Amino acid sequence: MNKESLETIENEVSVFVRRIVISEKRNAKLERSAYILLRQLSTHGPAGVKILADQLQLDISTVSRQAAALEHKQYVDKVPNPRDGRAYFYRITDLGNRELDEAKQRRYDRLSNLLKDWSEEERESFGQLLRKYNQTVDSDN
Amino acid sequence: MNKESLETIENEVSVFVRRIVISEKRNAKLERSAYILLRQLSTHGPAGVKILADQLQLDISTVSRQAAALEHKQYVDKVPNPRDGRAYFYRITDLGNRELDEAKQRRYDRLSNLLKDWSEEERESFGQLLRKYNQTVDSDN
DNA sequence: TTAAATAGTTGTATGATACAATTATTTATT
DNA sequence: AATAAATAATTGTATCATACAACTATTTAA
Repeated sequence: MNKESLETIENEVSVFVRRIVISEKRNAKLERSAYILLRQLSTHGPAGVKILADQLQLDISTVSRQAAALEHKQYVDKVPNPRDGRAYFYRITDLGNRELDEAKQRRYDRLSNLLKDWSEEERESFGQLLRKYNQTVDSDN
Repeated sequence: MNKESLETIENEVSVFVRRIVISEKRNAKLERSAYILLRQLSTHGPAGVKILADQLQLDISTVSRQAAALEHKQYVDKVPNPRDGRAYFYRITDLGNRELDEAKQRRYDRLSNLLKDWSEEERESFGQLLRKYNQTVDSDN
């Protein structure tokens, strides 16, 4: 295995992560964590904190707080699970969906502007490799 | 521009970042921030917090604390700048270099294991695209 | 029917970061 | 030369994202 590729990945990843984290903090109308949680609820439907924590690979206490914050902003409803008195479903609201769509759009616009001089192949390839990396990590657990 | 690529990048980046941050926290003998700062001192030579903050694109207060933490662990020396009584140089120590090398090795090993089933082209391409992304962000500022 | 397991919340802690205020020193202006 | 302005660094305070541990309420298993 060529060590140079690994070194490049390793070196660039740390910079990459920091840049993303910082740039997202600036944009932050909807924080990264809220965005990801909303997206999860939007694409996979209502769920309780246990399920969400599993899906997002976070601690349930973390998700509990994030969900409470979304509820406070009225981006989600917290509905009791009729079949389990301990449990709830968090369900994205219309307002939440609108905010999510807008956040998505802002993100796409920014990315689209940033990567405007890349070739179509590069953009395509970058997306695929990020996806592949994430899948590799997941299957590694 | 193909919107699908952008969507993929956008969706995968947030997961990617979170995975990295979490996995680095687990490994953490040397935290990510400390690692990056040490690496900077190692590759670009001694510098004060102002310079480091510029290079790393962080607030000087952030770097000041990180540098103080490294000094406390004796991974760096803090030497007064002879030409400016306000300023200091942080200089990596032998111990710091050893720790950095070990941390690097651990990271390469982990990455090497994780990406063992990728093709050489994929690894190469992933590193190049991450680098290109970082450069694109930098030149965008 | 009691014991064990589970869903969720809340208290506490840590790491990474920024902004604002402060200190000490240097550079520029009068 | 004396004073004002700029600068390097530190420290106080705050926020966000996260985890672990303790706890409550409820459900499931023995």
